[in-house]
Amino acid sequence: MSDTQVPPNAAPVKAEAKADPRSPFPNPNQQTAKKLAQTVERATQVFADRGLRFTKLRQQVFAEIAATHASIGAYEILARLGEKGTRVAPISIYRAIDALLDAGVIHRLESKNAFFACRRTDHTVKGKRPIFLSCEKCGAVGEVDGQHIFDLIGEAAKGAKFNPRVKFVEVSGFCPRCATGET
Amino acid sequence: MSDTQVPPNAAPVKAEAKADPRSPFPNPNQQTAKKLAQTVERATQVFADRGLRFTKLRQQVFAEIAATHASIGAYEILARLGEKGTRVAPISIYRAIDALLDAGVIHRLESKNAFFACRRTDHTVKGKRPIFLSCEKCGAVGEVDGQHIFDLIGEAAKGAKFNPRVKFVEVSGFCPRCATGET
DNA sequence: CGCGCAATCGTTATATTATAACGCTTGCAG
DNA sequence: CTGCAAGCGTTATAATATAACGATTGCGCG
Repeated sequence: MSDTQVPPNAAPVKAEAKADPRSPFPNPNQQTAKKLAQTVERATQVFADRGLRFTKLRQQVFAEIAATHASIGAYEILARLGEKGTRVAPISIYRAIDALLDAGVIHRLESKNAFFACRRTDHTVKGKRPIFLSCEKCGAVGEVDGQHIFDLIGEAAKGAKFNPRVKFVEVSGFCPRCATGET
Repeated sequence: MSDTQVPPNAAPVKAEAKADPRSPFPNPNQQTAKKLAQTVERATQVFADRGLRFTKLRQQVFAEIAATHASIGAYEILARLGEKGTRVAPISIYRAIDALLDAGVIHRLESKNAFFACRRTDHTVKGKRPIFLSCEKCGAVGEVDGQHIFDLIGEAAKGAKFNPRVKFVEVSGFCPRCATGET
């Protein structure tokens, strides 16, 4: 599921395929090194700002998650770190993940039991989350603002006299680059 | 902190606690036998209407799920059936669950890896689902209509050029009977 | 009826995801 | 420089889910 197959540009490539930096679906195969460094840097800031410890293990785990736009499971992180010589137990991965989730620099995709790096700077507020769009073909996860939708969900819940605490909205489908699901 | 004190169950209860039949949160401890029979009957109809086979095992699994308003895990179903003398392998439970999900008579709660009986008659359409409200205290799951919310989610996705296929909306919090989270 | 096919289920084994328990190490506030 | 909480290692196990393959069963159709 990880070998993201970029279709040979058979069709004349339009603007949409040019990895609009504002799109929630940038090309996963572009300038990984530099952008990754930036992303790690931002995470470092978040930890610093909140007086949390961005330990070596947490950095390593975060780097693996942020290295792809796709969601990634805990045991895949474990395996990739292993290949690089960092052999740890599953529990250590999960502990790092918990810290990263608390810090808000990664999110959990409930429908896949997997994790992905948060690439936005706003909505890091706890209890409020953006909508997640997960591609069934390439695995990429994008985030779009869903504040008004979450508000409506809150109202719907209260209409049932339900007191909401945590809400999530996830959409599974096909990202722009994987088009309509045709292969 | 407000001490919104929930009276012990012996206290004189008001209208809200009287299990309004229209509420998505009926009292889980009421007239289980009769209502359960009705629910099973409705499931039987769904299977019949769709030309699917409501086998003995599927009936048993469905009955266990429908026996509570809370969500229930596959292995808990396994255990409860076991206590009643029906010893099967996990895979059999999962196969029955898959059939029940396909028929739309149960739903899967992604955030808990658990299942619950659908008690509504509308929204059984595939690809469209109601909003799930899951109580953190008693485990009860209620469903409320979310058609307009799902529509908005679809629009938000399309705004990101994302082609949605399946949408998940789940809310975790406290049901009316468990009030504000105070114990 | 009974043949044949597809669906269901049994059986065994294993994969995948996640946490418990306990003790050692380390960073750092005082 | 010491005491404590956070972090992490280690071992073990729990909880959730699926693969593979053969036996059985329901049932449409000749």
